[in-house]
Amino acid sequence: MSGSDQLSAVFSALADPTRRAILAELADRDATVTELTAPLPISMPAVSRHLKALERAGLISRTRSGKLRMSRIEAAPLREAADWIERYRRFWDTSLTRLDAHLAAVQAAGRPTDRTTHGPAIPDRESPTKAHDKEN
Amino acid sequence: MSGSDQLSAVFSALADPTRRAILAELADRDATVTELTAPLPISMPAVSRHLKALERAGLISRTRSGKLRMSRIEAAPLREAADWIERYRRFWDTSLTRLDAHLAAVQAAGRPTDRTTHGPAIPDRESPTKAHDKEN
DNA sequence: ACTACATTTAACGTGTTGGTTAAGTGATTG
DNA sequence: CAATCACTTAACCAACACGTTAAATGTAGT
Repeated sequence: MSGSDQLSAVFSALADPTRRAILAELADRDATVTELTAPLPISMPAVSRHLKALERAGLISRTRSGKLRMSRIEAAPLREAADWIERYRRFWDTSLTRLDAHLAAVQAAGRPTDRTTHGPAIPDRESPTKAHDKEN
Repeated sequence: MSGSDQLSAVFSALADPTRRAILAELADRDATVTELTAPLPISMPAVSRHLKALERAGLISRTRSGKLRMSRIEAAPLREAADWIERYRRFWDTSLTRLDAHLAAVQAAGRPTDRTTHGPAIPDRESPTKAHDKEN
């Protein structure tokens, strides 16, 4: 999971097809570890650790009811991930406002070596310097 | 990058803060490897390999002009990632249509052991069995 | 208390990731 | 054509991801 921040954890969680399958399952209904394991080609300990990764990313919550452990999908981090990607919408969405298209054109035309002539960037720059710090 | 499919490659690429920083940079303007390396706390070979990962995910394209190599952001895979996440919008967006809200409620209420009573799920299930196959 | 069930933790192997420095490649410049 | 510039590739390393099986944990039932 190279990055340790929230967004990195979320994208990292979504990067695994097994975890996406688990999320798809949980989109239908809450489920136990055993139920989630059934359709998958891997062992229960493996599923258990995928759930741990999803939980670490905040994508699921879990409650113990008796000897069962229910997993439930959680919304917030998905929205953050969607919001992040959304900032790049202008790169694929052809139905842009005229202003947005103009801004995109201006930004693309800027001289590479002179940043001062640019307006504020739309996607916020992250600080990888800090993001790379270990915080486990 | 545990998964080898397109979506896994994209999410995996987005999971690294350095790569997200690079994409943010390229959202402003196309740039050379040297330009991209400048603000980052890592060596140029490291950046070069991040670019390779981004290229593998289809998130950037690269052209050689003279001895310079320009990287350009590419839209398509970002849309696919956005589309995938979008299927879960009902979990965070409170401004749903009444029908969508009803469907969500019905799905959440379904008995865990009896799938046949459920309507079609909104998020498509992926096949992790196949997705885990190596195809390099 | 003993047994069974659901799940996690431990121990282990293997492949991948992300960084480094040093060497290689290819285009431009003197 | 030699030097320089802009990169990439190679070799290496430490950390982590993802799978396994076996053992430990915790709850429920008899």
